[in-house]
This record gives sequence, C-alpha cells and structure tokens, in this order.
Amino acid sequence: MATAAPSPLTRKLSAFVALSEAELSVLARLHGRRRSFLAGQDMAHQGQSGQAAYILSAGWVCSYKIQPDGTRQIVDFQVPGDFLGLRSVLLRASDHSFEPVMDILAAEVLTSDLLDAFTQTPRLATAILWAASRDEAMVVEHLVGIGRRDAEARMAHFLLELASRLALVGLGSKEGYACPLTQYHLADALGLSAVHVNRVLRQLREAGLVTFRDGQVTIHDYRGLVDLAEFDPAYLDQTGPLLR
Amino acid sequence: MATAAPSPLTRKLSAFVALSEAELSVLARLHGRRRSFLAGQDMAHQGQSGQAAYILSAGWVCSYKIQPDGTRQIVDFQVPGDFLGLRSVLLRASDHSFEPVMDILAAEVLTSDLLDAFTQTPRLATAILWAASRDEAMVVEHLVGIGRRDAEARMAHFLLELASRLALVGLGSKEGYACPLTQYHLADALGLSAVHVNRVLRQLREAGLVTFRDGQVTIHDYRGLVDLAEFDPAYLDQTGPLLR
DNA sequence: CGAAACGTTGAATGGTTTCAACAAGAGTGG
DNA sequence: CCACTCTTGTTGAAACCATTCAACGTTTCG
Repeated sequence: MATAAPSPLTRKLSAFVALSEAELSVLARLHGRRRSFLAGQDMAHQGQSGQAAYILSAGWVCSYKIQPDGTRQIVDFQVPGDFLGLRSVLLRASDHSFEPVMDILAAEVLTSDLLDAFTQTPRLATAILWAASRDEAMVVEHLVGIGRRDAEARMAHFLLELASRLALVGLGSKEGYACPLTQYHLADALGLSAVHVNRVLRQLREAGLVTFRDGQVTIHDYRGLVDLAEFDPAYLDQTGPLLR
Repeated sequence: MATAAPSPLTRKLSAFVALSEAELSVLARLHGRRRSFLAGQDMAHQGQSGQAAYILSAGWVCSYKIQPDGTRQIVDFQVPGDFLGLRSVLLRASDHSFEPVMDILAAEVLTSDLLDAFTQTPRLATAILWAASRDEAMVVEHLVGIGRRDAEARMAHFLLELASRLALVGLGSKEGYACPLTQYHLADALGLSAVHVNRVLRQLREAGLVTFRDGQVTIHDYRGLVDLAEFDPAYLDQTGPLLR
C-alpha cells in the first residue's frame, strides 16, 4: 500500500519526537473519522460539554469567548495539525466556542481512542502533551502581547507567530503564507477595533515590513519585523527533536 | 492522633470531590516536604527546567513574564491551596517566573510522588486535574479581560475573582479579604500603568463599590461590582461537588 | 440590481500613559 | 535619635494612542 502524505499533525509531532512505524500507524488511525464543518457555523457552544475532540487537517478555526456586552475576544486560532477541544476531552467542559474561519476538514477523536493510543504508545502521549503545553504557552504569550505591547508590535508578533506555526506544518515560510482571516478576526484577537487594525496594517505595509492583502501575508523584512515585535520564538519550543 | 486543620488545597478539592479517608491521607502525605521562600526572591527563572512543583499553603505568589523592554506582565496569582509549576512537572520547562508577593510557605511535590498519588487514587487525580483546568480557564478569562474590558471593569472583575477564589479556601468572603498586593502588582497584572491603577481604585472607592487600602480589600456593594464587571463566575466552576 | 461583507479613510472624542512633583511610612546606618 | 533612602501611594497637566462615528469604495453573491 502506498504511503499517503503525512498529516499536518504528524509533521508537527515529528519535529518534536522521532516517531516509529508503530506510532505513526496509531497516529494515522486517530485520523480515521473524517468530518467537515462550514465556515462561520459554531462547532461547540460556550459551556457545552462534548466528549469529542478534533484534529484539524485543513482550514483554520478560531476559539473565542463572547462577553455579555456582545464584544468578542478570540483566544487562539487553530491551523492544520492543531488539536481542537483536547482540553474538554481530558478534563471538563470547555468554556469557549469554536468557529471555523473557513470550511474545514477535521478528524473526530473519541476520548476512548485517545486514551487507547496513550496507553499503547507512551511516546506519542508525550508528544501530544507537548503540543497541548505549547498551545497553552501561546495563550500566555497572547496575554503578554495584549497587556504589554502596543498595536504595531502586537500585530507584528501575531503575524510572526503564525508564520512559525505554519512553517512547522509546511504551509508557509519566513517569506509569507496564505491567511484566510479578515481584519475583524485580527481585531477580535488582538483586542483592537477593526478600524485601527486597518491603520496598523497600513503602517506596517508602508514601513516595508509586511503586506496583509487578499488572504496572503507577505513578509518583506523578516528581521525588521522580529525587531519591532521583539519576537522570541522560544515559547514555541520548535528548536528540533527532543526525543529520539 | 488528632486531625490537623485541613490544608487549603484540601479545602479547595473538597468543594469539588468528596474525598475518602484514604484520599485525604494521600493528599496529606503530599504536603510532607515543607519549605519557605522570601518575598521578592524568584523561585524559578524564565526558561529554567525544574522537576519540582509546589502546593502553596500560606502567602501569595505571582507568575509573570518579563519582556525584552523591561515591562512585566503578571499572568496569574497563586493563593493558598493553589499549585505552582504543576505544568512544568507534567509537561516541560515552564517559560515564566514565580515570585512570592510576601514570605510564603509551600510544600514541595516531586514528580514521582505526584504520579504515585495519581495511580493510587484516581479520584484525587481527577480533582487535581480539575484544579489545573480551572487555572487555565482563569488565564483565558484574564486574556478576555485585558482585551475587551476597560480599566474599571477589569479591576472590578479582578477583585471579584480573587474574592471567589479566597472564599473557597476560607480566606475571605463577599465582604472582603486581606490582599498583600501593591498597586504595581495590580498594574502589571491588568496591563495598566501604576498611576492609572491608583485613579481607577479611587473611582471605585468614590462610587461606593470597593476599597483597596492597607492590604485589605473591602467590598461595599457586591451586587454593584458584579454589574460593573459583568462578572460571571461560571468559569471558576465552583458551584459545588461534582463527584460524590 | 440590491444587499451584504469587507476594506479604507477622516475627524472628533476619550481613555490611558507619561512626566513631574509631593506625601507618608519603613528600614538603615551614622 | 536623626538624617537618609527606598518603597508605596497620590494627584495634576500634557501628550498620545486607540476608539468611535461616519462616509464611501470594492467585491461577491443571490
């Protein structure tokens, strides 16, 4: 049987752990129940307790929280290779919602399948917990950004983080990447108004740093962006395989 | 042997799980290695990989991240009954630092002890994971607050969250609590300047809602504060025992 | 064609920061 | 004991970053 192209999750975990044949096949089996969701239609509502998690294989999702006054704060974006609702499987009801930014493809993972995989292949468990821990570090970094960076640095940092994450699954590079987000998504993620997002993007463009246009992020001056954002990717922990 | 007063952690977990004698004794054994730390002296530095976690039994700690430009963002505070560095034990090196806000008392927990406790008493494991998950929900709520609430609501929300958390371990009530934080701590936690923190506290005081003074938070109008902050404690998940 | 979603820009407003100065208490050493 | 410093709290004025309101352009889609 011909080997299919590795899933984004496989690519991501392989950067952290050198996976054996057996582990790769367990991972492949986790991708069995494929489902698709439409852009803009919520996958899980605030407070709902579902027992399924998903592995995102194509498309982007955002996880967010709506406030009583109607404003929205996007906590994180999920890109291919990311888990969705992993926490609510292992622990308890998630208290935020998921919305596909575009039509997506995901593999449904039942709690039991996941636990089986964990007991069968402890190294795979380690790798998945690494990914979960990395997700959490990204939320913390997000908090730091909103609390202590001005709009320009915040935007620059955000775009750079996405570049790193996408490069890890082969969907972009230091030169740029495809990005389906609207300026409203950016506003809700960065704690800014959509109007100001527009202005900040213009500043970055006119400074010759990045262009965000037509669903494409083009990085003109990587070094300059890193300096502006004071971007230190240590928290992403993607320096190379840690387990052999 | 006379039963000592329950530790704050025991009080907290008991609100979530009705613990058996055996579970209580495992929990008590986890509190064996007592240590103390001095106010202002870092317990773990950014990027350091330590294999020990702590259970805080007295005093407050803050976990924070320093940026290249010297500004600090406090991610969370730990109060008695909270874990410290639990994540870095189970997963990998934490990437933020811990600093006691005052002199503290903590129990050191080795990875092996924790794993033993988990295998011996699965229900205790569930309870501890509940606490970890709750900590994470608090970080998310913190993110939402900084991103989408103005300074007044942010402060009100923060003070209310602390009231709830402290009440759970018997260190306060809806009327108020002892709070060792300086206005600089509040500023670094809420993403504000210390000067503005001072002004906001004055507004809240003059509106007859709360007084923050001399290490004491006094809530004059609980209902009014909740309304101002749009405080919905659902994310704290302390509605009562879930497991019997 | 009309509506809806997204992007763009200007002007006015306002929340927050910065700078500066001062007050009060705690700890220190002469 | 007193001067001294350090930390924390307090307040005013000016400057600034970001929001809000409003208007308009563009594209997509039914």
